[in-house]
Order: sequence, then structure tokens, then C-alpha cells
Amino acid sequence: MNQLSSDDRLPLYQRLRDQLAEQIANNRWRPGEAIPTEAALSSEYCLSTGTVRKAIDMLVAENILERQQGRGTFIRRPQFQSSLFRFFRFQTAAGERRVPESRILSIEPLLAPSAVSHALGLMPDAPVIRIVRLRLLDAQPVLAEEIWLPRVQFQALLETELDRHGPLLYPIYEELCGQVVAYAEETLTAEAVSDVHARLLQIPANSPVVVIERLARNYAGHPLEWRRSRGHASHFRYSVDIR
Amino acid sequence: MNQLSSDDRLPLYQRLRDQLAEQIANNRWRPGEAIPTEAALSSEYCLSTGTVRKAIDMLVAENILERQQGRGTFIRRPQFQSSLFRFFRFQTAAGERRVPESRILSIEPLLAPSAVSHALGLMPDAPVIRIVRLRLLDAQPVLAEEIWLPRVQFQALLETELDRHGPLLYPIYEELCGQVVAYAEETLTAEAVSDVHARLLQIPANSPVVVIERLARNYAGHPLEWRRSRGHASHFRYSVDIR
DNA sequence: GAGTGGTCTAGACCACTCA
DNA sequence: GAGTGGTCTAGACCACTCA
Repeated sequence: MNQLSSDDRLPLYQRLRDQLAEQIANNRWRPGEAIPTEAALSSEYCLSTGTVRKAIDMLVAENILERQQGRGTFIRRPQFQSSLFRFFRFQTAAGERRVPESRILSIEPLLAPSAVSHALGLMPDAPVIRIVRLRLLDAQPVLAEEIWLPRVQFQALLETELDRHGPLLYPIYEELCGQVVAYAEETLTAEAVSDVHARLLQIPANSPVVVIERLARNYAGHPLEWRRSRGHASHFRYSVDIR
Repeated sequence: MNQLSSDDRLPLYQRLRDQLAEQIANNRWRPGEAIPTEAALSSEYCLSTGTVRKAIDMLVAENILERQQGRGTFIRRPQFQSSLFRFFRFQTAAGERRVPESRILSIEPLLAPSAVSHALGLMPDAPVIRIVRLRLLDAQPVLAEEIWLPRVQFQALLETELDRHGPLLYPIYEELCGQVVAYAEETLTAEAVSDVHARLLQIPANSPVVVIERLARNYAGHPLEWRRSRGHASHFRYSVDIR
């Protein structure tokens, strides 16, 4: 037996969804773990199965939960490798899809410039970490990245040899800092490349580049990372279905 | 009383969704019209209201239907003006959002080049219509468009003064040709502008431009229009939420 | 065979719209 | 007040998983 705590003018399925989302944000279950069965939730909250299913349906639609018939309903393990491929087509000479290697150019503690403190929802001049790195495919630079993190949660990164881990940062955030990225918002723009980035990416001056700004959040919706990536337009391709 | 015709191994809600989608594609109801009430559909197909609601939920999620509590469930009227604004931020000097005017540069019957016949699902060298036009804001060109249509359905466009209608083509397709655009797939790329398009758009040689290729389909999923639009990267901005 | 999610029923009652 | 979609119940039975 359990009570739904939130505003009682909201429908029951909405209130159950919110209650579950909050428990997920508070790490009651880890990614990959199962939440209680529908029958268990029905009796725990004194709701009919239809209402419980509707709450779970919402979290499935939000990509937070994943159903597996006959097995259970699981906390979805974020698969952020794929987000690189959402916008860029990186292929090796053989045409296969590969995660570009990572070469970290610098990692240092700084005070947040105003654009960064604003994006991350921090106080002006808050302590942050900036990582600058290149992504390479067949030793060819394909993406230049600038990554900003609040120092409070990510201090541990300054005390480790990042290059010894793989090219993906999010698993490192989880292991070393206990921070799980759950959502992200990405904004695309395009521009003629600056001299600095032309040199980094080894492309001709004035080439068109695509810029991706990403704000990543945890399950509770708090900003964890702000990142800006630039890649040559020739690698860029993105499709949307409308209506 | 009515029968669901499709494959009886599929769930009932799926079969009802398909049956409704087919009737919508066949123009049983026009955009803006209401479909029968949930109660009417329940008794027509001998299904419980829960099952009927689930079928309608699917079509609502697909943006084909629109519910209005207390009024009914309506065929959604496609709002394609907004698709321009999905990718580009066009603002007047005063900062307000406006639909760019249209200046048609040419409209002519042609035989389809292979890329076009392929995109539209036509036979090679099928008869098509090509429209070339500019979109302008404050007399300044902001978008260059190339539009390809199968001549069979769109012959009427060759026999009218297109510039006398508004800047939006889709309402014209509907009025003059009885063709309703229901879905579209858009693919974004970026490149350095060609000399031809630099002149058309009045921008410096080698400027970065964003290219949008759009394939538009009717409710039955058949391709109606293939379009390629180019605009200066400085107007381009696009956001996505992930996970 | 026990346990899971998936489909479906036959309602009751509520919130909203509109004449 | 009649008619619409929105919420919710208390199940039954099915399809699938796993030991």
C-alpha cells in the first residue's frame, strides 16, 4: 500500500508517472534493472492495471523505460554512442560505421564564462572544467569538441588519465563521478570555419562546418554537461519525418 | 455493424487503425471534418471503447487525427507553413516571424532526370513539372527552391498564373489539383554555395548554405512532390530533444 | 508451470462544448 | 441537457520468457 503524493487534481496515471520518474531520478533502480511488475504496482498504489499501464506507457514513450514481454519493464540504459551518428556519417574507407577515436588536447579547471554558466544553470564565475578534444577517423580529424562540466560533480576527472579510457565520455562520467546522462537537447547551426578550427580540423579556410551544441541532463533534469562540436559539412546529413 | 478486413493475426486496435487510415487516405472525410464518435465506432465495429480509443490514439500520435474534448475527433489539417520555420529563422527587421514572399522564376514541363524519377517513384523519363522560385523577405532573397511534380496529377498548374495565388504551394495543390500533402521527409545537408546559387541568393561566393531535400506524400503514402531548398547558413537553426 | 507484459471487455463517471 | 472525448475500474485471457 502506498500513496500518490502529488497534486490530486491531476489524473492518477499522470501522478503515478511523476512518482516513478522521481524514483528513477533518485536512483531507486539502476539502468538495466527492472521496476516492479504491473500487478505489484497496481496493488501497491491501489490502481487498476489499465491506469498503471498508462503511466508506464508515458515513460516508455519518453524513452526512460523499456518493456520486454514476459520478462519485465526495465530502466533504459542510455545509448549515446548513436547520437554522433544522428548528424554525421562517419565511415571508414571500407564504408563501415565506426566510433571516431578521441585525442584530448587539454583538460583544465576554469571559472565559467557567462555563456557556460548560463547554459549549465550555474552562478556566474562558478568553477567548471573545460575539455578540448579532437575526434579522429583513420588519423584524420573529423570533429573538434569543447566540453564544459560543473567542477563540483566532476572533480574526479582532473585526477585521472582520461586518455586511458575509451573514446566515450558518458560511461566515464558514470563510473568515475556517478553522474548518469539521461536526456540531451541539441541545437544545430552552420557557419564558415574559423581559422583556429580550420587548423584543428585540417580543412581549407572558409569551409562550411556544422556546429552542434548539446546540453545534457540527468534523470532529474539538472544540466550536467554543455558541449560544442564542429565538423566539416561534407560529413553532415540529417533526416526528419514530419507530420 | 461492420467488419475489420485486414489480417486477423493483428491486434484489433491495429486493424481498426489501418482501416481508418485507409478511409482517410481515400478521402472519406476531408481535413477539418470529424470522424464518427468513439461510441459510434465501438458499436459499428463491435469493439469496446478502450480498443477504439487505442486505435485513435495511434492516429493522433501520427498527427493524422486531432482530439477536441467535448467536440469530437477531427482530420488534422496539415500546417506546412511551419515547416519553413522548423529549420530557418526568418525575421523581419522588427524581429517578427513572417512567411517569405514567393517569386516564381520558371515553371515548365520536362522529362524527369533519373534522380527525380527515382525520388518520386516514377518511370525513367516520366513527364514532370519543374518550378524554380525564390523566397524573399523585405525584397532580400533568403531561399532558392527547385520543385518537381509528376505531371499527371499537376497538369493544372501549367494552365494557371501561379503568382496570383499566395506564397504557399500546398493549398494550391489542394485547390487546383485535389492533391493533399499529408507527410513529408526532409533531409538536411550543408555545403559551400555554388556560383549559380550565390547569384540567386545574392551572397558571397563560397558562403556556407544549408540544403533541405523534401519528399512530400499524400495520406496513402504516395510521393507527390520532391523539393530542394537552399538558404544561407546564418538563417539556419534547428533543435532536437534526445532520449 | 509460474510469472511477465499485451490485448480486450463492458462498463461508470467526469470534464468539456454547444445550442 | 444532450453529446463529445477523458479517466478509471476490475477483471479475463493471451503470448512470451525462463527455469
